[in-house]
Amino acid sequence: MTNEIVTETAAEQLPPAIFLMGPTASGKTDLAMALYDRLPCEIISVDSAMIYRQMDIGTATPDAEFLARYPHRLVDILDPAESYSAADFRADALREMAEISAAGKIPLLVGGTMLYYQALLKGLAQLPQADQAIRDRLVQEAEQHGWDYLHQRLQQVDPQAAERIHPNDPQRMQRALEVYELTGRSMTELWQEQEKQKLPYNVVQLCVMPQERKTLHERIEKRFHIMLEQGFENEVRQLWERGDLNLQMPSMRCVGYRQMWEYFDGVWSYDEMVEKGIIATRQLAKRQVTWLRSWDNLNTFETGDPNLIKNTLKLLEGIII
RNA sequence: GCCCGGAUAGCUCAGUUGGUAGAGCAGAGGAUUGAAAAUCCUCGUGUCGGUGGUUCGAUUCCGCCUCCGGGCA
Repeated sequence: MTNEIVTETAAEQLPPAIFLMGPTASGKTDLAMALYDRLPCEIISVDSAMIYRQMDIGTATPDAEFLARYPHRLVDILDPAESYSAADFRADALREMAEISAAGKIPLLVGGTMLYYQALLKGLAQLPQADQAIRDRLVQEAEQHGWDYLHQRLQQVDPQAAERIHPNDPQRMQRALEVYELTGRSMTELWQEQEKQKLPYNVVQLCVMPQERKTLHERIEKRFHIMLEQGFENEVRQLWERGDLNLQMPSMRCVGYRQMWEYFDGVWSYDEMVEKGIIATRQLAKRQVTWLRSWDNLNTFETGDPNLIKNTLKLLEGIII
């Protein structure tokens, strides 16, 4: 109760943290480097694809030499057969942030996975972990009776979720039903019990992106071709040849990997794969921009602005340095 | 040179037994609570290649022209 009243003075005592967001190919890494060189900070990656090992070229994970100079936490921490979640990220990131702060440095979070930032800033409800067996069974049921049938069941156990979740959205339907099966309570009910989990940091949120969508599109296309030149095809081929990975896994659904995989499967010609890969990246960027447009407390800078570093530092000086 | 197909949304194409047209993809906007680089929702007017003719009316039928395929010489 008293916490509410002293929030503003408390903010001054909270340790600083920097979030650096932006759509894919907007130049986040360049700015992160510049900040790392000039501030006592440590980098934490906020990226649902860079967490995977052996997925470096296609995820634009910086190379070993670069990472040695600019260490990134939460990069290359999982095998592509494994899966991760926003809740995992929240726990991992909070742990890393605490460690960095304890060492007297500033956590610098860099990446484009907006749900992860949201999980950090707003917290998550007390929900059960994913249960693959239940998910598999739900998919089976859907194959037998159709997703409409499952949507009707959701209507019964959690009418509000059924209202919110479109019958064509199998992923969310699956999750809502899974939560109910595991807890006997509706997701909506569990959400309502969610306590405010304020992030104990004085956060400055930065965003880099171009005003013009066209600029982003050009950068994306160019970067995809560079990835191909760097051996992206071979990187995916090695994963494809492992034999234990498939397109149902979150890792192999990543932009570019999915299309390359389908090319190996004979779904696309090489040229089609290139086109589809670029398109998928553009669509990803668009969804990221949608998040960012309605994001609160964002300090947005233009991609490629020659004064980007200067202006960013100036802003940070006023707030946390 | 001749014959046969095509020419319709940014792309691939459907369609109109003559009353000015609609799918997929792309693109745009939005949602987003343990898969999020995921998953999903909404949004379709374009000289129907050009030009003449027939017709109350032509994108549709007919002639000619242009371009692109394929075939025959």
